[in-house]
Amino acid sequence: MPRSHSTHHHPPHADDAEPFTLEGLTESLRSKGLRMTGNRRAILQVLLQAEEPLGLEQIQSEAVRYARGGETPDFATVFRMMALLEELKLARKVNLGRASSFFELADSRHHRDHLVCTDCGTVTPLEESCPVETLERQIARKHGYTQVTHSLEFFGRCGDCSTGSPS
Amino acid sequence: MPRSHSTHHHPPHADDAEPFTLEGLTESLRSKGLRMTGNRRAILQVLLQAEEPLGLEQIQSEAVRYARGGETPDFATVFRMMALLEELKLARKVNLGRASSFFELADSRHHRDHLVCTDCGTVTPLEESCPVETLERQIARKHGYTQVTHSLEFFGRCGDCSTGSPS
DNA sequence: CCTTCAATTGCAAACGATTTGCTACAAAGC
DNA sequence: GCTTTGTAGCAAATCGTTTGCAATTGAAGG
Ligand SMILES: [Mn+2]
Ligand SMILES: [Mn+2]
Ligand SMILES: [Zn+2]
Ligand SMILES: [Zn+2]
Repeated sequence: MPRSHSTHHHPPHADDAEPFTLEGLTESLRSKGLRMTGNRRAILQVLLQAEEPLGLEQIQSEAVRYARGGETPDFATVFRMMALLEELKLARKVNLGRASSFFELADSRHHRDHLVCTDCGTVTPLEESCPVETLERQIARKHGYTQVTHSLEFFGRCGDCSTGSPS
Repeated sequence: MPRSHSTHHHPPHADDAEPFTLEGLTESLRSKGLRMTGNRRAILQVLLQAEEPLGLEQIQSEAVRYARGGETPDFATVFRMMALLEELKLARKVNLGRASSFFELADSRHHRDHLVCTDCGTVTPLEESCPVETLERQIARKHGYTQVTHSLEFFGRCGDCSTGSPS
């Protein structure tokens, strides 16, 4: 069994109450036999900092800040890392109505519902507390599902995009 | 001016109270200078029948039932039709966490929130009345947006997929 | 009916985003 | 340090989506 440096002995699970940290996430990966690398640490730090969902390219380019030597991880590396985090339920793909995918960490610190302008693409994370969180449990029980999460996005035209073209 | 066979004289708008009908949708297109064709009629009938969001291929293959001669419309035709309906706010793209897109008509008869099994892909339209419909107006006002719609999906593992593999 | 003209269609090619195979590299345990 | 095995980079393959273009067809008018 792996010895643990951490003070607490409960590895962060997808729906843990406490916020994700670099240490906790590292331990989550380690416990699965996965390795912590410079690339992964950089990517996780980008995600931990993020105030809104990020695309793969954004993650890649912002990772430079956290990588020694200022080298960007390969795009495929970012892709595989996000696929991995998604698989482990540590990150979620967010639907912003765009062609490419956007991601956010799967904890309550990072989960937001969003308002997206269908015209200019502006993404506004909603401050209001998530209105359907309590529904998750009800739906899970009623339909016999486990590990229920959700995706809630609002789409519309922002003020700037409305002025001018009446549509 | 076009003479009308319909008994009522108000063309259905995206958020009309009454359900979409083949006649109403036809009139919506006509009023924009667009034409009603066999392909389009078949596609609309497929959508009107649908009990859950459909992919382009499903729409294409089911359209056979409604087309004279049993010919399927070209995939590009289905694609363009759905892009058109989306543009006119008569249909919506639904996020089912899949690679390809799914669509539903944009009226209350067809709008559902969904529960999707991330494992086997089963889609369950939720019967509960939509919990965020009233929020749309509040959000629209608060952020100065117009034409606000939403997309709400729950993801999890269904009972069948849970038995056997512990996670 | 017949004509006219723009809207629509099918087909195939182009695109962009995602995904994968493979080899060299490097983290972690011994 | 040495070994094991997960990871990274690169390039090619894949997949869903989107578009150009010539032929077809809806529908308005004669
Ligand atoms: Mn939410
Ligand atoms: Mn809804
Ligand atoms: Zn806008
Ligand atoms: Zn399932």
